[in-house]
Amino acid sequence: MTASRRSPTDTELAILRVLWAHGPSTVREVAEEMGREGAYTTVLKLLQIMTGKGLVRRDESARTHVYRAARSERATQRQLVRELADRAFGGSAARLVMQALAAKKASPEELAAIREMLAERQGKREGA
Amino acid sequence: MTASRRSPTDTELAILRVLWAHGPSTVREVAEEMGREGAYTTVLKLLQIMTGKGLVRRDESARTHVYRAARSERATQRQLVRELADRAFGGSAARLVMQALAAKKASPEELAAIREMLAERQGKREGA
DNA sequence: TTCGTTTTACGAACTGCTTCGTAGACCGGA
DNA sequence: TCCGGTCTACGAAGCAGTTCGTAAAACGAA
Repeated sequence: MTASRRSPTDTELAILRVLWAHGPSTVREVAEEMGREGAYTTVLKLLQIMTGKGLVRRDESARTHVYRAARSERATQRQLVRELADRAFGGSAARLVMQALAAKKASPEELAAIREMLAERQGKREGA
Repeated sequence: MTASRRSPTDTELAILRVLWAHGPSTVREVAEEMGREGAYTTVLKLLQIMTGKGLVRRDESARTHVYRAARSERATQRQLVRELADRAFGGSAARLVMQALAAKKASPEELAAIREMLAERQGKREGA
């Protein structure tokens, strides 16, 4: 059982976003990227706790530690979606999808991409 | 500004689900439906706090108060989706949709419904 | 009226997350 | 060597959400 138990909090997600976008980073880099340079020790503490939770890993070989996200953005997003589906959509990702489509506008390109993916998915089922 | 600031928590959502499914309910009914009859005062307290937050409204005309959800399930779901899109998908509902489709299986009927909705949506844009 | 039951109200403890201040180790330059 | 700057570690406070115990009011039956 290496999987994380609970989804990352808001703040944790903000840190993970930096790590995903920038790759392995020091505390200072993360703090700067978040625009919270004044809260250096707060970011440090957060990263320490996240290390304990297994959300990030750290390289301690140098004096200044380097952190990286333990799980991919994809995997984390999937977990979050699944959790939301369970919490508020009776576990149905399809219903979540419909609300998502209703909630925000998507560009034609994005809609096309979704259609394509959908077609592929449905093709698999029907082809079997 | 009567709008709620922050999305409902896990527990609050569990209570709201009962209210959405059952319509206006007493504390006892909510507690029973949640299978937490032993935690009667906990549910009561929760409902009181949720009243203060504007998540539910209560009818105090009778001795036994009756609670109902202040916002529709739809509206709440939309808010949750939007929030998740902002927190973890760079505000893109489309990207969220793709992860949702990847995360859980949907029935052929559901997929068909999504395709239909999508076609309608795209048709509007292209038809203009 | 009296008593047991139901209900609301509320305070207090507990938990988890976040923030901050401080201490101690380490490094490099003067 | 000494000192300012940088870094990690950690404790403690603060806050929000949750749980529970207890008190007080209202009700209804005997």
